[in-house]
Amino acid sequence: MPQPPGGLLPRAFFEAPADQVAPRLLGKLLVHATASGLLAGRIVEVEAYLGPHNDPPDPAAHSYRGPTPRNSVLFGPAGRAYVYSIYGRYFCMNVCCEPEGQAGCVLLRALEPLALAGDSGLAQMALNRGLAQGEHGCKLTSGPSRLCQALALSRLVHNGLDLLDPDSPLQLRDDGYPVHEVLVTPRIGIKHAVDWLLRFALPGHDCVSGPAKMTKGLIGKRIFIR
DNA sequence: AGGCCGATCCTCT
DNA sequence: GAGGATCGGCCTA
Repeated sequence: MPQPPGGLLPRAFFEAPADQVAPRLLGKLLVHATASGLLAGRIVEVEAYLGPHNDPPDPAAHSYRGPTPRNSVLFGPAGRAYVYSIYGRYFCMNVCCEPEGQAGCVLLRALEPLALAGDSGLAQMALNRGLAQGEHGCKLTSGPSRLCQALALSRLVHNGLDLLDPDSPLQLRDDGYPVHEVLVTPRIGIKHAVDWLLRFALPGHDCVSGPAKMTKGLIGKRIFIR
């Protein structure tokens, strides 16, 4: 098995409000070590969901009404995966933020697929997505449930996994990819707090999901980080 | 490019 | 019992 590039991120990186962590997560790597090789992508689009301690609390967040069996991982330590099922057919993956007891998180909305294991990783992602071999483009991982499908992530196996543990099969890594400019817009697909600017993306990146007005910078603003 | 629709089932009220 | 942090197909333009 090839060694993934870069290093693990420190826990403190995630022990902060989700709207601070989210833009800093852009450009980082999500790597899933599976029996059939490394499935990986670079994060190009995320959304922040704020915990119920926030003032005002975030009515679109799963944690809005406090802990439940489904969202309990959100109230645990930072740097863990929160994976949930939606619409009976799909999964979405978040990264837990904030110190233990608080429940902010970052939804991963799109990755740029990466060939860490040579083309076999891309071929496996295409297989997982039910796409033809040779479909090695953004259709693999452009969308929160598409990326889970491509990387073979599911609630039963991956919810609660520590993304910062050297022995974890699912890791977040930093290979030094530089990100300075970030597109900030409202979040997609929610019915509450629709005007909160909590979606973050790499400006102009092909793999960013959503309608054109949300990807081209016609809505929202640009910020500079670091 | 944009809008509508159905699939499908888990979670919480 | 209702609704959901989605997706892909199909429609119109």
